[in-house]
Amino acid sequence: MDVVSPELNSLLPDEIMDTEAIEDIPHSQSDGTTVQSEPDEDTSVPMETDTPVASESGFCSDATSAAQSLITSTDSTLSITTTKTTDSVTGTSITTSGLQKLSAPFTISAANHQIILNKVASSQATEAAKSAGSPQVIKQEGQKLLVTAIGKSGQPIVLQLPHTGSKAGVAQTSGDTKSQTPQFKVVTIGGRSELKPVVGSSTNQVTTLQAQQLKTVQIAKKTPASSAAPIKFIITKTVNSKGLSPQSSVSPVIAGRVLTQNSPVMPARTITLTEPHNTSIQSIPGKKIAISPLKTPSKVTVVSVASPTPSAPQKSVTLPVNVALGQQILTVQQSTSASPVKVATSQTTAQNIKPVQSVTVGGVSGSQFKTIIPLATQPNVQQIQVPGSRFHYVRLVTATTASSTGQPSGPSTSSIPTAKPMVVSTGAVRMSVPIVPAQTMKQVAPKPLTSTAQVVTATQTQQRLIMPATPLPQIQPNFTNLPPGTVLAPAPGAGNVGYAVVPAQYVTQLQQPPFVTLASSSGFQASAGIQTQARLPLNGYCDCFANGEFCNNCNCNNCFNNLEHETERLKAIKTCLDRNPEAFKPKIGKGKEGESDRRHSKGCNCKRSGCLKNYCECYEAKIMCSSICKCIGCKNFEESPERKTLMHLADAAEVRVQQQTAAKTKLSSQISDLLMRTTPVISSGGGRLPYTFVTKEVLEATCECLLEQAKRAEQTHQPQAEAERMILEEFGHCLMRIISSAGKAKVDCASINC
DNA sequence: GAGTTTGAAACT
DNA sequence: CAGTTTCAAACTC
Repeated sequence: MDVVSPELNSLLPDEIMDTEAIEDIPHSQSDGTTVQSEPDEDTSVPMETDTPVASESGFCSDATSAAQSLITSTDSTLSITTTKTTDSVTGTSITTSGLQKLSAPFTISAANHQIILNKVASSQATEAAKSAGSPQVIKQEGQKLLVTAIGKSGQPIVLQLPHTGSKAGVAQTSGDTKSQTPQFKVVTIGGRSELKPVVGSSTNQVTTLQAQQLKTVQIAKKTPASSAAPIKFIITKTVNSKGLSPQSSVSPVIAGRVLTQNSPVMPARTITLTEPHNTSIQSIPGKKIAISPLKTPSKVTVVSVASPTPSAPQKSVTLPVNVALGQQILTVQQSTSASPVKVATSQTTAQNIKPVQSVTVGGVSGSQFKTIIPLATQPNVQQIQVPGSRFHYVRLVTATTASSTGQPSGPSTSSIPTAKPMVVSTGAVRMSVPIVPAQTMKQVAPKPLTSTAQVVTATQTQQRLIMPATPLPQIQPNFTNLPPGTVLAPAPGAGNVGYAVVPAQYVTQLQQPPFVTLASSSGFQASAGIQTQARLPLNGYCDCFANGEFCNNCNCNNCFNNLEHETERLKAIKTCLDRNPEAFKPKIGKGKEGESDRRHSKGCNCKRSGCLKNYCECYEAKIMCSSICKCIGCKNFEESPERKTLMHLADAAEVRVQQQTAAKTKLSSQISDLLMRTTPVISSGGGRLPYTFVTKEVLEATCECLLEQAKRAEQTHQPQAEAERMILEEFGHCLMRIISSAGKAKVDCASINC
């Protein structure tokens, strides 16, 4: 069975912005429940990367709603440890972030394509969230969320879920949506076009998923069929592991749904697979399960499976979940529903409390997709970096209430003491801010901060400015010492304030107001008062905007493409993406699969230029027109003589320019060298005088002196020889004066005046 | 630098 | 989907 795609990451950089459809996973379900696919009608929301979360009983049933769809879990206990693995081949660092002890519910905003791993402590807040759009309130109990990254091409991703240990005597049916059964939620982020959960036996055989207590949420990017390599997400579960447990008995009952969406910016698809009937299988302590790399036979991954908790033989069973990212294995220990689930790789077993989780997807160049989810107690900030996209986001999430259920943050968790409480609107406050070009974000790693701030540091050198996530004009803490890329989480109980550090390129726009008020959810809704987008200079005509950048030092008039009008800007972006989901994607991308050459994503439509002028986007990009171009009279093809001639001329011109540049450089170098060699060696003992001392004034003065001497000789009727002698003598005097002046480091014409 | 040409994007 | 409009960059003089 082809369960692993060798290409995993090739499609990520340019396309990770999209959270597109995942394949519907055919599951044979005993209860007859078929996997449902949500209509692909969700409104695309710009600059957002969803992190969908499924629940056992809820999912985005109203995926068509353009409004906010909030999925709120009130009882879920989530804990995923940030893990980081490194691809041994490419060195790509893939960080699998986890959710840390999320005693808090989480909220998914379908409209803004944000997952708010946040606390919604009160039902009112939930209701408020519901009222905000088309919410989904999910009661989750004992739910486990696994956020994993699909970031490496050619590497299989295997989630191996052993049987969960259910409570003795607890019979669960497929319709029991409030099952206490622990469940896995697998959140994948990446351009997976396929998701194939399979059930793996203890003998490492991978079979079709029959019955799992598994929930899979995948933020998959539906890549163009032409270029998207099939990526298969494999979720395996050890079933009927005779060697592990004689009690293995599988009750393949799956009650699940698959929420699919194809829009790049749609809310995430949710695959919910529940297994009401749980077996009491436990893993043998220390048992190692080898996960076949399948298509990567050279890679053999052995996963250490955690042993069940001895103290909880039945009700608290430690269940291993092994996630293999190629050679990377993510081992997940699942406890009972009442216990937090901690997901950790074998490499990072003691990172169960991280102030910030990081989800890294992609990794072609090691600097691709990173999502920072600070979740220690108040997961208010998500930093997302989208590979290939020029957008990177710091997602500022404000909890509706300061939940008392929040666990104390980890040792590395800190807050901003100066963050004052602020007026918090009902519902989550979200904000996405492009923070850094994709090329500059190299790595995101949790980093302790010496100050009071919780920090996620991206290895950036750009200057940044901190912005409050919510209107907070009165707060101006001193963040000058914060490192770049800092994301500050609000202090528990100190108000719902999140801070994001933005790159220097946006700082200039913030200099007028030190802190820019970022729209809250309510404010964002209210900001819809912008009548028409046409009134805004935020349109496709502006290259800055089209490039996903703020305007800076351009000639815009009445420009709204700045942080001061972030709300309008976001709305404009949303409008553009609604109109064209590809609006902010690079026009020049890879060609079809197998084609190495670049090509225009849409093709040009030139009519008069013959595609041989810079009017043509293909020609401008120095690529030839392709079959998708709709140009008329195209001459921008391989054998075109006009093109060859033009290229020849262009090359010749370029050569000339290079030659001229080289000549100028050489001349400049020579002049500089000459100046260096003629640098005066001024010393009391003499030395070579610089000719620079013989200025024009000096020469003129000297000449005047000589002429004056000549006049004297003439007036006194001196013989010519005597006249010459007098002149030479005067010249000698002049030279002496020049030398004297040079010795004093003075160039004073007056000193040699006669 | 002003005016013209051009084609992409928006708009209808 | 096609035609029109708007716009800014490219180009020409």
